[in-house]
Amino acid sequence: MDAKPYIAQRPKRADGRRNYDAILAAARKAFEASGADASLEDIASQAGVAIGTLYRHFPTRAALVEAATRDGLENLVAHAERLTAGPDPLDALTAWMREAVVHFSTFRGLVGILAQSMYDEGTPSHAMCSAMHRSGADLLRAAQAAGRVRPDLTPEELFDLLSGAAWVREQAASGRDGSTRFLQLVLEGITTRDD
Amino acid sequence: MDAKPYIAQRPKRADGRRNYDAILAAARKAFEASGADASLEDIASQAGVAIGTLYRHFPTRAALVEAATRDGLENLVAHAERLTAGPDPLDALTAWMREAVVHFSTFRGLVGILAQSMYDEGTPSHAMCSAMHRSGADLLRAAQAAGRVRPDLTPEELFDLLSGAAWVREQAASGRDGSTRFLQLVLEGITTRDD
DNA sequence: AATTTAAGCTGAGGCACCCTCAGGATGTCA
DNA sequence: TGACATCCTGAGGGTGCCTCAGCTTAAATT
Repeated sequence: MDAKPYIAQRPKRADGRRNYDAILAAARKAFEASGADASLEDIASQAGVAIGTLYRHFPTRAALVEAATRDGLENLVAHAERLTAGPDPLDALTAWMREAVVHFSTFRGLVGILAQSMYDEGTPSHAMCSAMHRSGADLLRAAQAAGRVRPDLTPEELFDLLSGAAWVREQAASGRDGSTRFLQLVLEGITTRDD
Repeated sequence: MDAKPYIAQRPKRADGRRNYDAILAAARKAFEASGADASLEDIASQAGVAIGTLYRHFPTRAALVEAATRDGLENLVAHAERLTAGPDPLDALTAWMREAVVHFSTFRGLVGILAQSMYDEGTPSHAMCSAMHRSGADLLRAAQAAGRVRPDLTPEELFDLLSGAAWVREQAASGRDGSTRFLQLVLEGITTRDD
């Protein structure tokens, strides 16, 4: 019923903290290299730790992904707050979206996890996703209030567009990166037509 | 060097054909239910066949996916040709895109495979993807020639938008389907602004 | 410093899936 | 009715997931 998501926390004992950090570092490297489905046993051995230790700190793959991406996404939310203060709401929105796409495609498979977490509470990343949702919605509302973005666009739709762009970027990992242009097309598509 | 993609073909002996068909039917069902990463051993046993037999007919998962989706995509290409003859090139393009999104998201994981195959020869689905690329490019060119779609849009970009929409649809499998609206936004975004 | 104890660590082991291949079965053609 | 090419089988080795019983150790207590 309550389906509490497991959020990994830095353990109390010194050796525990050491291992926690080592695992996280190894995981970031492995995810970057092999995507979100990198071998957990590889990550453990890369961190110089037995597999059981990894599972002690991060009982599920999702928990590990969440921990590995938390910082980046926190920054994204923080940056949104800074942008809100800026002069041009459309510039703020587009800048934030560009940045979001980059973060969403940090490694292969991440967008899918985030998209899943967005509307599924009981997922480790849900909290962070909700925060991003709020940030994006605020920026969107501001741009709409300024009459710069079509008023019928909902935050959910904005995130679909964002995720789509991130997914395209993720696919194109090797070679051609269509995501910049993708986002440009989308942005030009949703801005109001008074140019 | 030549990296010939393996395209499964219906075998000569009667028992071979029987099994080939049974496997294909089981695969379609399994992919629909569990996505492109459904268990091949399950598919084999569902088809009443040993695992080695499955591998005989479809040496890789990609080959099986290709065979399982060939018909649908062939229809898509055929439909494009019929649409080309129609009166309104923009209607033709949008109708085709809508249909394409549906086919691309027949089951979870397919868009990714197709997006990969699009520019990677030596993949079983590459041939079919190229055919679709041509179809889409033709429809796009026609709509652009009629001045209905922004002239700087390339076929590659069109497919990125298409794939993005299909991916969103695939994600939303359970519950909310954002892809219709996604495609609408994209389409309104790329049409020329004379309304 | 010795004791206690809770936090942490280990890695074997069961399970699922992947893919191969040697040996056996059988459809087909003459 | 051979004879042969095609086809089928399923055990087996490899990888990865995840658990858990037993051991180790940091740190709090006396």
